[in-house]
Amino acid sequence: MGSVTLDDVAAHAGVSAKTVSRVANGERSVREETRRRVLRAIEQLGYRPNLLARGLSGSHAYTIGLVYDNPNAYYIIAMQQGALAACDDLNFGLQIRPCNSMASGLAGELRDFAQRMRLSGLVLTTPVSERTASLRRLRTYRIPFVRIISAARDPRDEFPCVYVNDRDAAYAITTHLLQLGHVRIGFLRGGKNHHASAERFRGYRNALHDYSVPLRDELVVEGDYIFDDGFRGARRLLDLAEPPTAIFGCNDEIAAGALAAAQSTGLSVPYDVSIAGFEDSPFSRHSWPPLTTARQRADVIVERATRMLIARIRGEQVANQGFNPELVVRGSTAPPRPRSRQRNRR
Amino acid sequence: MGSVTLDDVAAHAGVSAKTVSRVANGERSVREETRRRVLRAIEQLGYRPNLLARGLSGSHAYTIGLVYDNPNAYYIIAMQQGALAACDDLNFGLQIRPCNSMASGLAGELRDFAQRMRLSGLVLTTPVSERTASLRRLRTYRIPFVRIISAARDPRDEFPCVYVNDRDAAYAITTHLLQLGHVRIGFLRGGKNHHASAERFRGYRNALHDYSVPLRDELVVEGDYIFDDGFRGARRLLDLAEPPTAIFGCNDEIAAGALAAAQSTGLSVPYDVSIAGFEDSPFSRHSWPPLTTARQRADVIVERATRMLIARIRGEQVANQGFNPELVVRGSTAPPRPRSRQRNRR
DNA sequence: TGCCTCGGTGACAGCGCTGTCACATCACGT
DNA sequence: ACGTGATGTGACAGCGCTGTCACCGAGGCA
Repeated sequence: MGSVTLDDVAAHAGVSAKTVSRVANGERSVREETRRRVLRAIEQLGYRPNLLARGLSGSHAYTIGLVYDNPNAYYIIAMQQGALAACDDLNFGLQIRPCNSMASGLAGELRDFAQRMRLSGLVLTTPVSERTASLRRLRTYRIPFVRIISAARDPRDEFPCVYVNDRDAAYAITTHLLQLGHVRIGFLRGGKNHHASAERFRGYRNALHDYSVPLRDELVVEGDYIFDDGFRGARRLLDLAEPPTAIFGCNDEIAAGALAAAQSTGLSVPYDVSIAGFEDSPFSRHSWPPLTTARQRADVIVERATRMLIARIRGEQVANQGFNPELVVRGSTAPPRPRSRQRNRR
Repeated sequence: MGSVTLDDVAAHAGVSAKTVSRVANGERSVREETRRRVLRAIEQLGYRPNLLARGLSGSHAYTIGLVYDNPNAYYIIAMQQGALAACDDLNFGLQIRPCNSMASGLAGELRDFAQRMRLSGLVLTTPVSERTASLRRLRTYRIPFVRIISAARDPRDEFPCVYVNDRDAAYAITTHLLQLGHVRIGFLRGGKNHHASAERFRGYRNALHDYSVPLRDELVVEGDYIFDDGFRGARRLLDLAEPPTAIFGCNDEIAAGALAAAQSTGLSVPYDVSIAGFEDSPFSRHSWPPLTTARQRADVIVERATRMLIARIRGEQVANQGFNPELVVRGSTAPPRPRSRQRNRR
């Protein structure tokens, strides 16, 4: 195999394998001089611990699992980056796991995933993190996890979590549109299973209410977190007898769909209609005009969750932490065009 | 731990642990009746093999590594999906590994990655797959790998590979533009370290040559595979005294940047300028107008490479396989506007 | 001086599998 | 009747680590 083992290092340094193990794992109960000798031997031989052996032998594998169920590539990559950053830093491995959050055997599937690799714990992202019944089961299997959820404040509930305040961020976006003078504001909802989607809608509704603007059912369209639903939903809104002057898409992909829909109808954004998204994904930065949105750092959020998880695995107590997405105003929103000057569609 | 082991199953079925192992691994040297008895026991106890133990004990871990160095999220996700599909199907695990392909210690880093987990092999994607010196080193470590590269035909070289014919696909796109009547065709190059970028340029050049259109240096702009370089590069082209009537971006993200640049200048696509990309990523489908591009199924390509790798690990002989991206004509390309009617910029 | 504590170290037994080899059994041909 | 080879099965020794416990010597205290 050619690969160097603990025993090789032990022989080279003139100590026992166990002592090398102690040094490799940074335990402090080793005399300074011994430690140096071992470190030199490790260096000279180019020793790398075999992670399988460590995992098999120890109580856990120093590896965590990242679980997601999401169609959004940017989101996934950002989450993976965040998890990797934390894992690399803390010397843990990472296993990724796409799954179907609506599957009935979810808890069992996650248990298998964790037990087969002796995973140290799981980071559960939305919407998997919202299947509380499954999570309760998971906990009985004694598998540590941290979940990322959408909540306006610390839920202080039974599960440790990182929470993202989608509601207030959606409130901020809606307020931004109201202050520009928009009154008819369309809302394109995202994934029904996503609690975040409901929270964003709540923010939209609250803002309308606080500005005494009636909520009109015809301006709210259901859909999924995908471009095509944004396109179709926006077309439907723009075809109304009295179309909205602004459209708020539940995420950037939906908003990009709405943008394309407006442009395909010959409308100019933001002059004829304003469009806002949510996420600050490349979709919003790389469209023309770039989209007003709410910046949500999925990488930072997941990194935080990963660090929390590892801290818990190490037996430390950690408090839940919240994140507030931040309003980012770009070129896709502007005051509504005065009614009289509204230009005809091509 | 609560998790069921081989011995538990063996006791329950009244056979030896080794026999259970044989059944679990689908070896055929087990009597049909014994197999059934063992399978029933596995079922009843809910046995799942521990992958760490299997990997530690066996000659390899039935897990492959996917190595990439790419800024393009869609591309990465597509590749991961392809690799996962093959791994799930063939009962292998998957480890992902972003890395810096230009790092000097690349071979050593990959060896560590593989040896620490006893990985069965690696799938190397561009541009990591192009660092042939490192690959030669990797081979001396006896780590199996399959690489994905850009080549117009089977290289039949020292390393097994899946090859993608970028050159002919770029030729097809350029020809498409030429046949529409374009003569001044801008080309936005991508990543200098990417062989694919050079191949695409070659296809562009060959097409111009075959149509007796001179290659003009001022119409070729260097850049990276990112939106911003597409934007800047296109701005530069459009600001020329004699701007191109069509722009070919080396991938969809670059093309999306070019599209935004055109729109930001007040030009209408495709009426004032045609734009084409490469990849068929969501960027091309979800812009307005949608981009003419070359469909390249990264998921299918990586799945194929993964299957090849696993076949080789199993000792089978496998031939290299090639893929031809396919021209997809969408709304972003059209005949050039007659010179006289060219409309002024806003 | 004797007793106890404690930091530092090593011996040893697994973790849950697979590779290897030996052995039992059976059908077949002589 | 016997050997021969194919077939099915089990015993056993690891894979390379870590958890546990035992041990040794130095220092503190009575």
